[in-house]
Amino acid sequence: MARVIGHIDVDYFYAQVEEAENPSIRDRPVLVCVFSGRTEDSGVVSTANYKARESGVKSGMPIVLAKRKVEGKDPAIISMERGKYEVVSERIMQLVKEEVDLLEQTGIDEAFFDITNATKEDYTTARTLAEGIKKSILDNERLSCSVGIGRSKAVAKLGSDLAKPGGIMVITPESTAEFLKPIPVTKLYGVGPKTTDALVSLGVTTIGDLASADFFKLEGLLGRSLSAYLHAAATGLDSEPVTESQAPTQFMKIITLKKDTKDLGEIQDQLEGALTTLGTRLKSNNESFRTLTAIGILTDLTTRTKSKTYDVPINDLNAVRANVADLFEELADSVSRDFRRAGIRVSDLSSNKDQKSLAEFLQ
DNA sequence: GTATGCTTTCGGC
DNA sequence: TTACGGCCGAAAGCATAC
Repeated sequence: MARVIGHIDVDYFYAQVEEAENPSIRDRPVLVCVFSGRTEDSGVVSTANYKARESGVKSGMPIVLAKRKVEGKDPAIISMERGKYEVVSERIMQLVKEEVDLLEQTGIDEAFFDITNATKEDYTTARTLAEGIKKSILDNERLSCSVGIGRSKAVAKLGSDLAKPGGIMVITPESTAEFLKPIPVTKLYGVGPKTTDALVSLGVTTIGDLASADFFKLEGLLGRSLSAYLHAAATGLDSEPVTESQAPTQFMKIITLKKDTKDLGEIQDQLEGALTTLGTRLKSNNESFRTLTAIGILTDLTTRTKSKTYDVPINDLNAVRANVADLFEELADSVSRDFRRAGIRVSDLSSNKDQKSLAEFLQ
């Protein structure tokens, strides 16, 4: 059965939430920043509104540099409060959920949705529905967003991207091939740098090229499953279903160290809080992990990791403290530079529900 | 040979 | 002239299993 799929993305999310909360800053450059605490202005810009972007401010830019870009332009420099945006996000997702058959949240400010039944596969109805969702979010939260509608996830996502900011792009099945044709393959979900290189070696740079590429050459270079997916995506026929939002698959906590160091005792000390935060989060979510990772960001800002996977899920982070120390030791031994930041990740998460504790098991 | 699992790195926001 | 977070899932490389 043909499906109708949408993708929604809130415009410059964190900065827009700040604008909605304090409309008087709307006409000024707004910079939502993560201050690392190491020096007065060390840290980066997380999100900037369009007014700030016009001056050259970009996500991930050092705060000191961004401030220079908006000097004399009366900028609003705001410290990021993730919890606040999460609350707004939850309310938005709830609003969207009411209008669609199925919602799959893929980030704090974006989601896929299936509206096959809600629209009876009619794309005019789909546009009206998208307008309704946008209006609901605007009326309830004073936030604008962009929506793409198409026959597959890949098409819907490309649509919302091109609709930014604040637009709706409806790509009907009939217009899909024409829509996809000029878009660079790198924009396709599932195409990273290596895959791009491989495709370029076949003379494939646009999705149109991909759709008409020699399938056997594609398969020889990329393997069966990836080439099959890519070919389907390029013709707008990929059939990745929208699925109910899943629980996160990993938790991590990264901190900036007070100063660059390779001293293991120093790093462990400063990571105490991160360990506690992660342990608490695991407990309150009633989850266990199988993989533990030590993360180091070096002075040159490259990231290095060491990880360990257990045979059985672990629910108590404290129980593997010694392993955390071991992983950091391995990590430190494998690099020559100091660490600037350090973190811990737990992944391969599973719910403790329906799982017996060891004590119960032995009874 | 292809699928699967684990480890590490990358990229987007 | 330099400057520089935190978090997530995806991608990619490799080893082993089938």
